[in-house]
Amino acid sequence: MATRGRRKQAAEAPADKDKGRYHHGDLRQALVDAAVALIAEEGFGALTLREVARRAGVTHAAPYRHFADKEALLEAVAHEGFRAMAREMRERMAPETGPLERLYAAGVAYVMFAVRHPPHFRVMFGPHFTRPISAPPEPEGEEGAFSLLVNTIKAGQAAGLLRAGESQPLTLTAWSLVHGLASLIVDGQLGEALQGAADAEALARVQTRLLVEGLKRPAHG
Amino acid sequence: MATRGRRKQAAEAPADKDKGRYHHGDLRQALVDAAVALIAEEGFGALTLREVARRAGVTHAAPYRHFADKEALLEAVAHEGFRAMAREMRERMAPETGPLERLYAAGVAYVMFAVRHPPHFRVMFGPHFTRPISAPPEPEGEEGAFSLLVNTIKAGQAAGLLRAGESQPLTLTAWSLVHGLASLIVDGQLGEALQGAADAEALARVQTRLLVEGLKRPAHG
DNA sequence: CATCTATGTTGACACTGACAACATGCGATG
DNA sequence: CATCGCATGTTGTCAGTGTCAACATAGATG
Repeated sequence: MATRGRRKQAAEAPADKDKGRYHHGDLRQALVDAAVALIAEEGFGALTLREVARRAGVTHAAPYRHFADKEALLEAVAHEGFRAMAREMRERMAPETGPLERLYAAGVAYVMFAVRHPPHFRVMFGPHFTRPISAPPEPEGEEGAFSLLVNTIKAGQAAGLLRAGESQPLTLTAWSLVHGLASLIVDGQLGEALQGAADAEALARVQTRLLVEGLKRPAHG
Repeated sequence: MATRGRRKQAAEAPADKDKGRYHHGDLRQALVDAAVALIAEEGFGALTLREVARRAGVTHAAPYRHFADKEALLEAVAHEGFRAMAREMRERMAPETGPLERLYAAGVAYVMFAVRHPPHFRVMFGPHFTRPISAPPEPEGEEGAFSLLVNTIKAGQAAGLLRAGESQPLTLTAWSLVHGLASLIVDGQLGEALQGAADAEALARVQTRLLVEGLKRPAHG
């Protein structure tokens, strides 16, 4: 048989991070990346621990040194997704100052994250976990996605720009709207014509604007 | 070992339907029911063709006489779900006459279907299909869920009750809102405290009412 | 009654998740 | 620098799964 040449995976960044880099370079991250790529290319049905290991260039049992089981690997993918989504939301919101503009930016960012990272989004919110997923390890000082949304809406209410009262119903409305839109796009329910990120962003902008309008404090006649 | 008594499945309705009822009673439907029950009890990870066959009281290869593969069985579950969801929406909308009331009823029905039939909802919209899912076979004269929503919104616009203009954006807003809320509830993102159908219905009513308010035609000064 | 075909069974194969036992090399300790 | 321990990766194995082919049987059809 073909003597499968095991590539040394000579990563250029040896002392870049202080995480584990024993034999492989950083097998743990390599496995996460391989899983994401595999889902993107072949779908969830093709997500196999053994194929993930193959893509990372290790044998079929190596992943068990980094993840207790298949679900733990998916949990790592979800954590990566939650961190990345929060980061993209912060980046889109940063240039904006007004609460309404920040809310708008957050909504568009939520949808666009799902559009650009369907595997992450599906793992984060899909039916793939039997045990409840643990909270993602947030680096200190970095705000999570949900927290960003809640605080922005509260700021909008405090500034008298959004409907007064409990913030929870407004938060849920906003979350439901963007989450529903993202889900429908990612799961292909909106027709195959809509595949480009450009179309998706246009939809996200229209819908998020409608949302912000709807949550605005009604002007006094 | 135990001589597994194969129950005759003496169904009381022999000539009720003209579908297949050869050796078993109606193995095809029995398999669909078993799959739904299995997902509800053990989750998607436990959904196994062989376990489904076991629950139906047949051997492991029997399902292949009715479904080409595992995905075809899931497709049957999805079809059943789409038909049931449309039926429940029609039933909740039937007593209402005004377009706004009908829209409100449709939204609540959508969310409550998901809450009451999580396995169906997840199969319908989850990432479980590699090939595009075929349209469910609607009995003639029965309107599908999406069609119900579109027509109700158009009626509201025609009556001057909803914002004028293209109906598509409004439709997408409504669909996204209820779909997002349903997904968040079903996937347990709203906390474990929210499990009862009563809590879910309260949420669905509040959010759907907010939606209808937001889609209303703004009153002139 | 004879036969045909849809339905269900038996047996097999490649593949998977998971574990145990073993091998290896990095990095600390002397 | 030499040694050693432990984290990391490998080999081998097992039960369980999806799928197919060959076979068996029962209801309908003539």
